[in-house]
Amino acid sequence: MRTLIKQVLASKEPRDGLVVQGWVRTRRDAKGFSFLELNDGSCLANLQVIVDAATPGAADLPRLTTGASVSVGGALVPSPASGQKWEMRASQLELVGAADASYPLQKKGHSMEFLRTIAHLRPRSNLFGAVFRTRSRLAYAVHQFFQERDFVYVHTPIITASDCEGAGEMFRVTALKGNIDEQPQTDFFGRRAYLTVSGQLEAETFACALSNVYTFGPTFRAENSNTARHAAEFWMIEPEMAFCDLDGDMALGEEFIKAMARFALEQCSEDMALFAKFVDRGITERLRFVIERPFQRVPYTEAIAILEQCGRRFEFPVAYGQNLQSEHERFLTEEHCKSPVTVYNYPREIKPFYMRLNEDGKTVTAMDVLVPGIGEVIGGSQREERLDALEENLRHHKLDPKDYWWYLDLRRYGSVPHAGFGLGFERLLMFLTGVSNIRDVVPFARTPGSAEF
RNA sequence: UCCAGAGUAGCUCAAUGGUAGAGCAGCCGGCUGUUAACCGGCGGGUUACAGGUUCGAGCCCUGUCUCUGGAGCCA
Repeated sequence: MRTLIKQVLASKEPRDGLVVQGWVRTRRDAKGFSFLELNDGSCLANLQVIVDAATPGAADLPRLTTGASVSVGGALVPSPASGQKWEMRASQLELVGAADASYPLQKKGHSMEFLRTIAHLRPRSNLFGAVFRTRSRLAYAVHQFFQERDFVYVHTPIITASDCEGAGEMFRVTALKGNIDEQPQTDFFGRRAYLTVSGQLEAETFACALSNVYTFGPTFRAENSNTARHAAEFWMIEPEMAFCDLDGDMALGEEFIKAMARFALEQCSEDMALFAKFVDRGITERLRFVIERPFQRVPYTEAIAILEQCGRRFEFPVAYGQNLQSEHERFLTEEHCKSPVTVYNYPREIKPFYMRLNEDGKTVTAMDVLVPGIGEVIGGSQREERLDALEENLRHHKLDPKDYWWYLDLRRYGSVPHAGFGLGFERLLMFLTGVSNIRDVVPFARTPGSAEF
């Protein structure tokens, strides 16, 4: 019966009759015996295994090279040498699968770029093992956060006919051959269909029935974006709350990010220590700071004023009515506030149709949470719940209200103020781990021109 | 998609237009309760691809591809 190395290393006393199975990280030969560093991915640390030359199976030792898979039976004993608390004395050794000299992962450090080219093997490296264990734990934390607060998890559709306008280009889904635009009514769904760019519109319908809901699933954007923080396929978290205004929305976003930072530090400490050592030396202090301090809340108008008066010369000019450029966002969060910043109440012209118009008639209840190093990590708003205002907004954006009949129905029947946001899971992971390229927090990244694995 | 930079051994990188090198990894040997082990030796190249200039191109020019950084779009 196999025991995971994580459990073996957590042992309180010596144990016998253990079986561990994993991959050889390195082998060091001594006189009459060998040291094996064994890793099975259950934790960052390796298990040091002592294999005496007389151990059954020891004849295979020369083939137990870096990358080979093995099964080892033996006893857990205190290690006489410093460097590890426990080690295993093998009583039986079996080579399961050899790895010859062409195995590309070496004992020494590799560049992130090189590891990306071997995405099928990089989870066997310390860094990517840590990244993907952390990703798994945080996915759990996301559900825990919402479930504890009585949010209902909604599986919004991945294939959709509706365009959540403003969210970017969509991938077409079709069963047609040849010209797919000639007779879209003959297509599988009887209309044009796409991969979802957001579950928001559907989530709103469930919030207007179950009160507090969230989605957590894959999202697709066909934008030709070539940056370290964009992927064509990513996972998005979208809470939606009925009877909630923009203040409540901003409060939830802040609470959520703080909870995730706390979870990472407390529940992923071994892997986080690796990130702090090799990826981002300041990550621990940065997350502590985020947890302890309130986020700065700055209306868009005030943000413009800060940027205009800061004395900094920006490559792109600061002007009311324009979107904040990356350099502006970075200045606000990294230099002016030195903490996450929530910018809210944007001009209506630069935001999508579903955001609620403020009393001033010029701004909408949009909010973006900006974090140091990443930029925008949350984009949200209070939704327009007034039927006439929403219809006018649709026309304002040159959209046909008929295409949004079911969305408008929510405003016809028992309409309520409601609000929500979208949060990129990968960007959250980047923020929490310090990993600076989104391709390195996705198991198999999909980006323009790249879907090899 | 735009701007900038890069592409040389398995990996990380050197090399005034004049014989393509080092460290690490690998292999062989030695030593050792070792731990990014150590010491000695050996093999390893269509210099991303396609053209061009030149007596001669890794180096200069043109095009293509890929990667990196920045920008736009956004989460």
